[in-house]
Amino acid sequence: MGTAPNRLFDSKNFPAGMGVMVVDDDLLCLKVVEKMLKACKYRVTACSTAESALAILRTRKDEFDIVLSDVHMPDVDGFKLLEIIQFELNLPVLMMSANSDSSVVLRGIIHGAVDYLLKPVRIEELRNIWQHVVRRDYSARNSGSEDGVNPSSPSKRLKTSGSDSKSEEVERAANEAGSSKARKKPAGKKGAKGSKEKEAERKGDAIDSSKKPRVVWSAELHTQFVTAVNQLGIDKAVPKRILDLMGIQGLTRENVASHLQKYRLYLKRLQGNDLMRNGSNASSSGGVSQSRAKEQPMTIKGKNVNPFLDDNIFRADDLGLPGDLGNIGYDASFDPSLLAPLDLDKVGKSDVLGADPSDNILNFFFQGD
DNA sequence: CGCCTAATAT
DNA sequence: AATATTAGGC
Repeated sequence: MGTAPNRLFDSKNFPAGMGVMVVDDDLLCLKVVEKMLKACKYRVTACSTAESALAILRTRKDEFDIVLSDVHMPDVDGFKLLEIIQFELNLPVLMMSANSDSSVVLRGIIHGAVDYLLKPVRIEELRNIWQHVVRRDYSARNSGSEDGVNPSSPSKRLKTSGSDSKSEEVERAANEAGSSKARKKPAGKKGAKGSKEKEAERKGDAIDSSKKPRVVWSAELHTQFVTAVNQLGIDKAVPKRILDLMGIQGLTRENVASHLQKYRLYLKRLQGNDLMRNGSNASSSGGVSQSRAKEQPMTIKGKNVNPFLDDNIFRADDLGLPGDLGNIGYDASFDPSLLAPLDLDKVGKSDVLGADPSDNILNFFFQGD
């Protein structure tokens, strides 16, 4: 913590000077993107291999705020790099690729990329990447834990119901007693007890009504969940192991199981969309039924669309992915205007702040319908 | 048993 | 709709 972990908000003209690492084995492409990024006033470091990028990042992590990486690269490819960065450094990673195969796009985002840009990347998209940094930093503050390097902070507590807390920090009655047994009526429930639970409630006083608060899967909690799942591999991800990896106190295996069930359902739904080409993740033979997938059109927020035609930018929330996997900037409670914008004379104000926040302000987790 | 998953309940 | 709880199956 000694070294300015978040130099982000110190800078008076923030987006300008933001540290960006670009990785692409295609030198031409690398150069082009680098130039565009510099035109956006970012502080850019370009690498042609994941290895070199990693070496630099590991050494000077504090100097970077975000990483842009191509997907297809020899040796260590973008996904691997993403994985390493995600677990080792805590930087947002944005993927780039000319491959519009949705399975690849989804894979990138599911694995934790904050966004996915299709090549050729346009400068308009790069002008907005700072939003990922802002959002991550902002939400990190609100949720306390984590200041970067330590992937395992012991101070994880389950925040149950009650507050979404924007900037609120009050509240928090002591919930959850250290050890609550008296629940669970599993085996041997033979004796038909009279069950006078109703009896106990009235004027007396707190009848120990342990209203176990429901777990609320905040974006942050969900992120930890996904991280754990990915770490284990989707095939080996089971409640117990996920729970262990998450290390959230108060969270139960049942909680995780429930969420996992929903998560799987959601993943299955995703696969129902575009052809699931790519043999990368052959589902295991063993466990879950792997029945067919219905052929349905790609649908975003209820409407059938072809995302490849509209715009070559993919947003996680447009794809109906879990919130924290990719909401772009524009947290309603955060006012970007507080930050000095780029050199607007050069880049154009509308491009910086006017990138229709309306369509990415939504925050949907598992959108069904 | 413990744990997993699908189904069902809240 | 999101979570919790139950019911069976290894």
